[in-house]
Amino acid sequence: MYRTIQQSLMARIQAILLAKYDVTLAHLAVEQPPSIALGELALPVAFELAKRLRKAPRAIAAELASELTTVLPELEGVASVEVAGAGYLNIRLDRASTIRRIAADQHADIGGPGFRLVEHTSINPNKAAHIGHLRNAILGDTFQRLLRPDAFKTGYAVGVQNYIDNTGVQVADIVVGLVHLEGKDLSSTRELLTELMETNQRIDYYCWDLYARVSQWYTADPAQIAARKQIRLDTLHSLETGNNDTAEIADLISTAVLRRHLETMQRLSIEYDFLPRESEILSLHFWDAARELMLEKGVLYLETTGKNKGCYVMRRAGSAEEIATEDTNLPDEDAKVIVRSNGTVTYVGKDIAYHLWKFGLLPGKDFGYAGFHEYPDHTCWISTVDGQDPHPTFGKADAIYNVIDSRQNDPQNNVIAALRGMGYTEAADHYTHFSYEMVALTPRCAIDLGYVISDEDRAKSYIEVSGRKGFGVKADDLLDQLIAAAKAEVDTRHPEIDPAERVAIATQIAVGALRYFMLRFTRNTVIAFDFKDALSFEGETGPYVQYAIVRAANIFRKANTTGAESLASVATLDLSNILDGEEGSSLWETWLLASKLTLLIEQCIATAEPAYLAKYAFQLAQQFNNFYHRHHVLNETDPTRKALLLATAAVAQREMTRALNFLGIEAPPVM
RNA sequence: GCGCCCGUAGCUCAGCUGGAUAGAGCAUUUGGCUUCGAACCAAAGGGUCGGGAGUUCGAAUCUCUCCGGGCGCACCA
Repeated sequence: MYRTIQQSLMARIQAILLAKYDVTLAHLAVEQPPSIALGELALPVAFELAKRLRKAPRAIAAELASELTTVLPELEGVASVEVAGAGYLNIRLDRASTIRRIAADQHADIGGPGFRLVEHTSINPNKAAHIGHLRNAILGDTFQRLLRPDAFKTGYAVGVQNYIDNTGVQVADIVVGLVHLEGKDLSSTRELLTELMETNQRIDYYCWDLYARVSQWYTADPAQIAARKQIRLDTLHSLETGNNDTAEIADLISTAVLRRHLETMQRLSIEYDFLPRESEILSLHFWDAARELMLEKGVLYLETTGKNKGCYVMRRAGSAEEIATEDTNLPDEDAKVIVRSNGTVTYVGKDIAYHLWKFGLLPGKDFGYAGFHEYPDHTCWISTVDGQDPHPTFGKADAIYNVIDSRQNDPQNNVIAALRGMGYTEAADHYTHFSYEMVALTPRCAIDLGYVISDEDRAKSYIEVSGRKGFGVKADDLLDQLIAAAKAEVDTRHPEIDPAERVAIATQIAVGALRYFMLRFTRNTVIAFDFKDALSFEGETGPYVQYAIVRAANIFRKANTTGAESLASVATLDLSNILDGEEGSSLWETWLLASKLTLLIEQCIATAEPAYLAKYAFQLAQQFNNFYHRHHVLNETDPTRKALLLATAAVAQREMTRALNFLGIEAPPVM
């Protein structure tokens, strides 16, 4: 509702500016005054115009105020306009009528045409998911929730995919470990998998340790370094070629680990629509089509001299182009190698092919699709060579969001530059590298986990996690710890509840704490992970918001009503005078804040920053808790006041629940 | 050397495309449960927004520079 009023006001101001001063402002700033006593909206537009019109800000503001005042009846919800401070244009809303509109759940819609592809998680299927992967998946899943159609908004058509690098070096490393450290072959690998399953052990945990061991094994014996490096390369080559026992082992392991990843993520309500695998990008020869296209468009060329002689290279974005045009005889040494001199394609080359597919720009190429995993209300598909019909369409996206950590900035920019270079500016413009900083461990946390760390690391504020070293906190372990901590609280608070129900509640709280923790930091902040902060259920946390919702629910239960009923009663309530004064203002402030959800979601989408919504959910809960202490709803004797208090609790609860839902957090019935 | 990110209260972080007196949480101190549940609320202390210069009515926010820290810059993926 706040956004609706804001928009109609802005449109009106723009019209006045055009008619009266003949100016059009690209960005019209609107803010909220520092105190509700000054109004609900403030426009600093007079400052902006002061220089251009050679007039004092206050004089301009006064003119605008009188213009606006004459059209006041046409501005629904606006009560008055006045000049404040050095030249602010402050807007006061009609509290009663606005509250009625909010109670009736009038709000601006969000959405539009076009198919949007969100890629996230994309963990190498060779080890357990850790806290860094959690940040990725939670960011991606939350963003996807902000975009997709639901009961609150029209939304956008969205596909969620999780890219699986099942033929890369990391999987190859696990195969090397199985074959050369554990002496396994194809059939004993099968036996290992069934044995682990029968003894209820996690394959991804097994691989976590094996991956660390094999990484160390490569360089453990100086005399063997070259030989072992060769084993590694040969193994990788076998995976890429396919149709051999080595590749079969890799497929068994990577698929089993992938299934574990899906389980881990499902614990956090994270689901996928499609799992494109590198094996199909190779076997379906996506690169061949991309290569032809790139040569045709002139972004790929054969280098004939210099250090990259014999390679097919692509110019990087920026200065290299100008240098090259000045003296075409000199090789562009800064160019990115796409095809090696031995004829094999690099990672970036494959990625370009993959992204051409995402935008539907790869002629004659598509994956085969097969059902892989069933969620309660949809199927998750996986890429195959042949596939089955019918199947949904992925790819052909109008916009894509790649949730990939900031260390991949350069490769991501290479792909975007390739698209742009090929003339696909639409695609390049709608390619969002949803970049985020890593999750690291504080030295104290690392020590607590039993890792031996160097003096150098000990002095740092955080230490990067490393799968190669087996250094990190596994996602399932963290979640188990959170559930145990929440369970202990629920047990002492609600011994009367059925044990299974208590576990369910503890799980909701644990997921709330974890997802909120990963979302409360803005994307470009490195998270220095510490159990003390992550395991907290107090203060700026998910459970704080959940608790506020539970409190509101308790009020309705004891009042023998519901939130919906309380909100419906507002339509016939006499709200005159009751919203004035300090008491009324504080209630009004709760309504005003509760009316901003749409505005916040729009901001999150526009900036690809879910953290704003997390912050908002917390602020609303804070506002509600403050209200809860100031007003004892059930003891209120005046019926009109009581009805308004109930409705205020209801609107806060409705919007908190919605906000949490977008964050992927459920509200427990009790806690 | 080049590119990207960060530096705001003791600690962890917000501060949106420049706007009114720089805000939260944690920690510390104090007060509040015979009340709709205290996983809560209230109050207090705590800041030369890394340093400097510039742009202008106005800078934590934009520009430049310096200092400090992080991450990238392969014929690895």
